[in-house]
Order: sequence, then C-alpha cells, then structure tokens
Amino acid sequence: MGSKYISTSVIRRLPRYFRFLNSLKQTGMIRISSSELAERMGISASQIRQDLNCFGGFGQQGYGYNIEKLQAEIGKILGVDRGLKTVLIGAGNLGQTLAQSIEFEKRGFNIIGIFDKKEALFGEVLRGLPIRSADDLEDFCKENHVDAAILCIPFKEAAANIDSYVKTCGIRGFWNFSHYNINEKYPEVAVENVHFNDSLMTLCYRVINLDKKD
Amino acid sequence: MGSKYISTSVIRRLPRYFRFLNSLKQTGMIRISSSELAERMGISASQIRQDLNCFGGFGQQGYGYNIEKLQAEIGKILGVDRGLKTVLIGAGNLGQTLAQSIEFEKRGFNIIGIFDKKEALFGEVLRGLPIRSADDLEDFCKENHVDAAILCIPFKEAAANIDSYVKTCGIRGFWNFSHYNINEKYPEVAVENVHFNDSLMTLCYRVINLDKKD
DNA sequence: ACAAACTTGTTACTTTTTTTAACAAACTTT
DNA sequence: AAAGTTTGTTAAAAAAAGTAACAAGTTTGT
Repeated sequence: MGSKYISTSVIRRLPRYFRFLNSLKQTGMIRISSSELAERMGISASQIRQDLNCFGGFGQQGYGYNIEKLQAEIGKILGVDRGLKTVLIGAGNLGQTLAQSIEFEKRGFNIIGIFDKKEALFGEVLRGLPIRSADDLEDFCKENHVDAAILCIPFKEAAANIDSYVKTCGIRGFWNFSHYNINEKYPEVAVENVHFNDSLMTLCYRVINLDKKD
Repeated sequence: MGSKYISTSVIRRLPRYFRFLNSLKQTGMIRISSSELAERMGISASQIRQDLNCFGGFGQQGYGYNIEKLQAEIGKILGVDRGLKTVLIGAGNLGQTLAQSIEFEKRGFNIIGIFDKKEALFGEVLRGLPIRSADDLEDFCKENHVDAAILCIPFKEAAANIDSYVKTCGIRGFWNFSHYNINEKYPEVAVENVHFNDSLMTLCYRVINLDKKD
C-alpha cells in the first residue's frame, strides 16, 4: 500500500476538490482538464496535478479527468464512506447542535454513542441515540470498537479524561472542540482541533490590522 | 504605527500565548523567562522571543517577562477589548448555539444584531437581542457601523448576498461557517473560515492513515 | 491511418516560509 | 562590582510549498 507521507497542505485541499467536483458533477459536466479545473478553483494546474499525483494517476493524457470518477477516488482517499465508529462526548449546547446538524455519514463517521456527565440529560434522545452517562463510556468502548470521538467538553474535563480515552477506550481520532492539546501528550493519535476562541481572536487581529494585509 | 507584515503562523500562536499566560497568572506566578515558558508550552524559547519581537520588547534582560503585563500586551495586540460591532447572520441551530455559548466580549467582539430569513424566528430573543429579518440588515448597517459578521448560512445564501455584505453594509471581517470562499472575490476583507465538513474529512483521512504519521 | 493538438504524470527547480542558532547588550542578584 | 541571567535581534539553516518544464500517451480531425 502507498505508505508515502503526504503533507498537511495537500490533505487540507482534498475536501475542497471533493466538494468542487461534486458541484461540477451536478451541472452535468463529464470531464475536465487540470487547467480548466485550476482556473475555476483559482489555483494552479500544476498544483492540482501534483496533489493528485500523491495518490496515483486518475486522469488520462489528452483527455483530462472524468469528473465523477475523480470525485469518487478522492472520496475514497478521504474515506468518506468508512463510517468510522464514533462517540460524541459532551452533549451540551454545542454537542447537541453538532449531533443534529452535521451529516457525519457523508464525511466518514458513524455516531454510535452519546455521553455526558450531567444526569439531567440521561435518556434524552439525540439523532436517534440516548444520551448515556459518561461513567459508562469505558464499558461501551470495550463492548464496541470505537475509532473516534467528538470532544465537546471543557479543557479540564478533557485533561482529566484523556488517558482513559486513549489508553482504556482505544480511541485514535479526536474532533477536539476543547482547548486541551491532545497531541502534546499523545502524538500518535489523529486530532483535528476546532478552537472557536482562537479563531475569533485571530479574526479580531486581522480586522484591526486590515491595512497590513499582504 | 508598526505596519510590518506579520506571518499567519505567528498570529495563530498569539491566542495560545494569551490563554497560557492567563492560566499561569491564575496560579499566582509573577514572572517567567522565555525558556521556562517554552518548556511548559512545548515549543522553543527562540520562537517565543521571535514571535514577541514582531510587536516590540515586552521583557527585560536578566529578568524575563512579567506574566500579567505580557498577557495584557498580547491581549492588546489581538484586540480582545475592542468590542468590534458584529452581526450574526443566520440564527438557525448553529447560529443560536454560538450566540448562546461563546464569550464574544472577551474575544474582541460585541454582538449588536441578529438576522435570519425565516419569518418564524423574528422577534425571538437570543443573548438579549431580537432576531430580525434579514431584509433589514442593510438598513441596520447604515444606521449602525458594523465591523464584522458571523456567517451561519448555507453556501448559496452566502454567494447571493456577499456583495451586499461587503459593498453595501461595509462589513470588513467574517467569521465564516459557510463553504463560500469569500476571499476569492474580496481579498481585501478579513476572513476566518470554520469549515466543519472539511475538518471532519481531514480527520477521517488521518485516522485511516495513522501509520503514515510523521 | 496519420499528424496535429491536448493533457497527464513526474521530476527538477525556485521561491517562500518557518525554525533554530548565536550573541552583544542590558538587567538582576549577590 | 563581578558573576550570572535573559532579552532583542540578526543571521543562518532547514523545511515546506509552489512553479515550471517536458516526455509519453490520448484524442481529435482529416
């Protein structure tokens, strides 16, 4: 199997290709060349060809790329149909909203359990799943293989429980909404951070300093 | 005023310094050297000194940095007390959750208006503010100077209204939860994207390819 | 069937960005 | 006043990202 290391910037462009090709597909277009795709996406043709080349050859000289096939290939690379077994940890305001509004199945995840500390929430149903006690998470993970977790809990909770999540529960991927730095302690797991506060502060800086742009 | 261009990586580290110094402050520590801060944060002392140096000298040779003062300085650089006048556009599931659960005032923003297309929502109160009709946004922006917008609307809505937001409303900063690429059309405004779907797909790829890490 | 026109996969090169190292100058402590 | 710290700053090194170029394979038109 291709075991080549792929740079972060390449990986981060894949979802955009995936989405873009999807919209092209819906217009009925059948094929596209790297240069036309490049122009439409506002990037360079070289970059597209080089990005794709990390994973293999999906086009044909003189023809270009079949849009549907290319999208399918990128989807396969990203693993959007893997249905990774996933638990939502923290069913507060944010956790509930994510559970209700995101199409996890189309992005490679399958939510199989929802957990919270707060007794008042136990039994409430979200996305067809009952909210369970966080105390039952370890047992749940022993009974069900769990690949990933969505972490919608405060920093302190994350810090206190990360050992359990990684070592006992065997979770290998985290969609992390807390500010706890998981990779510092466990560099071997996959982490995608979504740090609202940092993102906001960055935006604030940028608005204030618009004159310094570029 | 310092008009030097600051790289994105530097800016993105500032919020983390800000948060970290805050927690140190709360332990009662008064001063810290770049090398000790570096060790605690898991980065290099060189990098800290160089990052800070982009904005001026906040420490003292032989002494190090006064924690409270340094945090205050970084807060000032980020503009966390600017209270940028901000509207929330889109008060659906996500918009409501953000409005309710994020401390905007502590991150430099001041929410002064909430808008949505959906008539059923008009008048409902969020964060002490009534949800207004999206049709009134332009008028609202003419009466109130608006610096930034939180965009919790679908791609198509964003694409259809971005001209109004930028040109008519004069909004210069976007916290963008849609997939619409604002900077492609308006490179002159500040944008912070939060793309849940892309983030999820990236995580999926990473979990699947954990063996290729590093 | 053949030539002209395209377009990819791939390698090498260039540019930019990011990180690390080093050290004189300045302050603190004893 | 001397010894020990630690910064601000410049320069160098390393890493990453992006661009260009082209041989080889396809398609299209005649």
